[in-house]
Amino acid sequence: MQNGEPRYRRIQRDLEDRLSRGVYLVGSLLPTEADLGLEFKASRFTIREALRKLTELGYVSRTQGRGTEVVSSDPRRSYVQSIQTLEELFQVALETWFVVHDTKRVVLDAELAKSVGGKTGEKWFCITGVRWTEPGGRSIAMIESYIPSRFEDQIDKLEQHTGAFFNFLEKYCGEPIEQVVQEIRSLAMPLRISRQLGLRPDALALQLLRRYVTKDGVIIASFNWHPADQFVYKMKIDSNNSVKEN
Amino acid sequence: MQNGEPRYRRIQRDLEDRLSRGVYLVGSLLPTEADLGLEFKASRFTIREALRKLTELGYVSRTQGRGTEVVSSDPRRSYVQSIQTLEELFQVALETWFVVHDTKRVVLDAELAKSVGGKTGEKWFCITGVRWTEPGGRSIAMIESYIPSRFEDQIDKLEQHTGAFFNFLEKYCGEPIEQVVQEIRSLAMPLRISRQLGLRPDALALQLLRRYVTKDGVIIASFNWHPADQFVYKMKIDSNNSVKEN
DNA sequence: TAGTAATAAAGATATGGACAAATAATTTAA
DNA sequence: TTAAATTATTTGTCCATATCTTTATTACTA
Repeated sequence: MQNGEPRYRRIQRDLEDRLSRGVYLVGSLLPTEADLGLEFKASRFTIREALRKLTELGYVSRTQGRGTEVVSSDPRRSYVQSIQTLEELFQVALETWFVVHDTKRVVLDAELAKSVGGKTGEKWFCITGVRWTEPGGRSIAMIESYIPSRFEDQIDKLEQHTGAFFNFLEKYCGEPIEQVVQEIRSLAMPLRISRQLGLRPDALALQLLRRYVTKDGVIIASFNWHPADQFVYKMKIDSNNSVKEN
Repeated sequence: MQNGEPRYRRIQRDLEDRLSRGVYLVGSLLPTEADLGLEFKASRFTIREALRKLTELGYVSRTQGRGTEVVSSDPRRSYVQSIQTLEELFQVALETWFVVHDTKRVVLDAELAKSVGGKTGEKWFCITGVRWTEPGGRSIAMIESYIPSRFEDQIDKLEQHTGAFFNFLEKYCGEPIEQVVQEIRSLAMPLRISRQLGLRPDALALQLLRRYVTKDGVIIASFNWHPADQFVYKMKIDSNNSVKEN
């Protein structure tokens, strides 16, 4: 504090440096607060301030009783840096809007088939549009979504439809949202962002949140922000409607 | 901590309740940490935790030596909840993207003239498109922007142009950005969001950030997020390129 | 072997105190 | 009267310490 820079910030930047240099690898656990305190010769409180900042920035994820896990070595490239809890995750999903620009039939070529998880020659449906989240808007993307053609009749009605994407599914597909989403889920990523317009190459958008409810009240939410990084959450909802991660 | 709910969260919700009920009015200062500590019979640390959460949620803004100011009584309805500092403000502005959907000439009728600050019968130029901010994307809007027709030649080139809006101004208008923006500014809101598509009525988008530099290095930034709420910031930039509000 | 209970480890919450730094108000000096 | 210096207020940072809650592990039991 003598030179104007708080101690915790110095520690924070030291840790950021290590994270970007790969000293701490993604997926591994950081040293405990106590150990970091010994190393930096700072109190646990100060260490916590630094770790809190790293959490806010999206570098790490902290779990009581477990430790501090490295989530990203460069959170500025991640769209999910501010998504910390499942509540926020759902909030993002529920506030996702979709505006259709164009719809068309396509026959999958080899590359496309591989990309969307179908077979070459299959008839699919392609939706072009803009998707974003609001009011906390964390993501926007011009997207092409590919969907098996047997959904075409329903999805045709999506044209010019503005509103929550989930509401659409519930309204036009005529099935409980959970089942539809579950079925879509079994198709191995039928909705995939295959092209992005007007965004920088590193600006990967959020993918569809998929969720369903099992008999014992367990909700599984699958959430992608990059094809290589798929996260699956399990949780329960108790009587207070509060979510409990698992 | 006995019943599972931390003390600071209880205090946080108490304060949120007061804020939404109008006990603490927007613009006023909250009681000091010490006073709140006395009232809730909690340590300063606990109070600070509650206030920290309120800050994160966008209810209040804290300034060392001044106090805790009420920023919003319902930050969920605000687009600027996460914009706390001028650095963030500029960040938003500099990361604003604009995609043109259509351009056309218009002659102002009475209503439009009043809306954009021109005169009935004047020839203006209308741009329709999508504007958003990323990667921290806090806002998106389908907008109609009206600009005096003498800018038409330059703005014509904007069609299909994707990129930072400020970059466009600098690139195609052929004048230093500050002067252009200053001139535009003198036209009393030439760029105005007059229609929003696909957004809820309460989802007002960010307006253009306008700024210019005076001779003595003072930057003035004008920032709207609602026609009725215009905020003007004055600041200086010192040798360290750090911003100081005023 | 599988399930359960006890234990250890780690972060979460909380107290109380201290000093630093920034701001706002007051006083003093020109 | 104005400008500068001082003072009080308030938040920011930091420490040492303690208890609670969750998680992961180990030992125990059926």
